[in-house]
Amino acid sequence: MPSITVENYLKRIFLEQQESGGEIVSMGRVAQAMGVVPGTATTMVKSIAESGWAHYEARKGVRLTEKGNRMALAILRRHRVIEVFLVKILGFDWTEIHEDAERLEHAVSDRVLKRIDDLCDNPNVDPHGDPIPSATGEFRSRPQMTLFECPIDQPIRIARVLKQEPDFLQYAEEKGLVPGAWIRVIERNPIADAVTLHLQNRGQITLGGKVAADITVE
Amino acid sequence: MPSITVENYLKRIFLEQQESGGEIVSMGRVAQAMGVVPGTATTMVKSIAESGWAHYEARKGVRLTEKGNRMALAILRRHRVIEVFLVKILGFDWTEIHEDAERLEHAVSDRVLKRIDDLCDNPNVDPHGDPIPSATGEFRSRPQMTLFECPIDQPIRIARVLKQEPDFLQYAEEKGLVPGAWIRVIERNPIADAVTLHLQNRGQITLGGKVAADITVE
DNA sequence: TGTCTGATTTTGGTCAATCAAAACCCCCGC
DNA sequence: GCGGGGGTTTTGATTGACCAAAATCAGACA
Repeated sequence: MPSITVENYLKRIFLEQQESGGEIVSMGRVAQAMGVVPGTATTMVKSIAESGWAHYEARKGVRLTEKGNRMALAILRRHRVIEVFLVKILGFDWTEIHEDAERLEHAVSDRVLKRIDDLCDNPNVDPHGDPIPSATGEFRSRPQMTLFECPIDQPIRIARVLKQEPDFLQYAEEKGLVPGAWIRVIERNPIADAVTLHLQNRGQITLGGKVAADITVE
Repeated sequence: MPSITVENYLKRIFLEQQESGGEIVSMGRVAQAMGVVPGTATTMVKSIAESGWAHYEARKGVRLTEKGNRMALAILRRHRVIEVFLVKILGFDWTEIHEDAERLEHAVSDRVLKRIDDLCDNPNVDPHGDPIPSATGEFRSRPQMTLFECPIDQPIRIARVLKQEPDFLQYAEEKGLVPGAWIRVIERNPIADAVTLHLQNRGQITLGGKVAADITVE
């Protein structure tokens, strides 16, 4: 029922909401996430609210309704199942699938998704390590920390790589910085805005704060 | 990069052109095929022509350019490869895949199509028996025969009705003897100058030679 | 408490795709 | 050769998605 554009707004708003622990999401943030000018975000969100997908509070922000949440989860599910399909069945590298999943998620019907899901053995995480909402809309996200918050000098496992830029993912892949990999944070230097970590038999690397904040571990 | 809408126009125009043996396609026909009002077809076709996909002659019709042809073939290829995928890999019935293919064809990138094509063993016909254009744009439209020359007792599809007499067309329409309809030739009797055919759940009829020679099938 | 600044909303405009209905043109039959 | 009629084009309007820039508001800070 929602247009492709609205689907993207719903997904984005949902993810931003998650990111900020359920807080109301500002228009600036929506605009940023959608890559549009703030005025556009305002008008779109207002119309989305009018269709019952979200609550909109002027000069505060937006928060999905129950209905909007369900819809967003369905879209997220499509996206992530497709990502698994692209990697597991079509043999793509997990670093290069985002774009395609982004387009396909708006074109697969429920029946097709069901078959693809079965074909992939009903996965519950995508190739980035992100959890896949169930068909009935359940969505558990285990407590995760960024590389900034996690304990130092302890073996921990990479849960998710939030960054989507292909060249960063490429780099991450090269370094073995992938979901599931075991690492150890050696040093964290807030002044230098740097986090140094040790990767299993791959030596160690130092990341800037911007990147470190986009990698979560569990 | 054509929009989804333009892609559909290109595909439709291409198919209509095929159907009528390369003739110029009237606006009425485009409108009909696209399910829009004639005025819409006119404006869209004009803009398509302006982008170099087609030649448009006012009050005559439209014909694809070389570039438009290539584009149309690429779209047709996507559509048909996806149809094979839906049947062969996902296990759908060939009668229920059109809708989904119609939506997916605008969302698969070249790289994804390539992998899907390989996964399906590079088919060259789709589940309806329609030929799939090659990746390089070659397209062997299936040879057409009259009802006099075609194989007997095999499902074949009506390609063109050459006869133009209104009362015959009326009759043909009534009987479901229209382009695209699936039939089976039951018997051919040269002495009696008659061809008997079976129409999908419309029973069977017998035509004289003069008429039979003016209907082509593939 | 008043002001300033940055985020947000409004306003006015564009582009793509569509429809309804009026205007138009061309060919066919008389 | 003239007039109709049917297909085609135009015109005017709408809807969705967007931008630029002006207007507005709210919270911070003095």
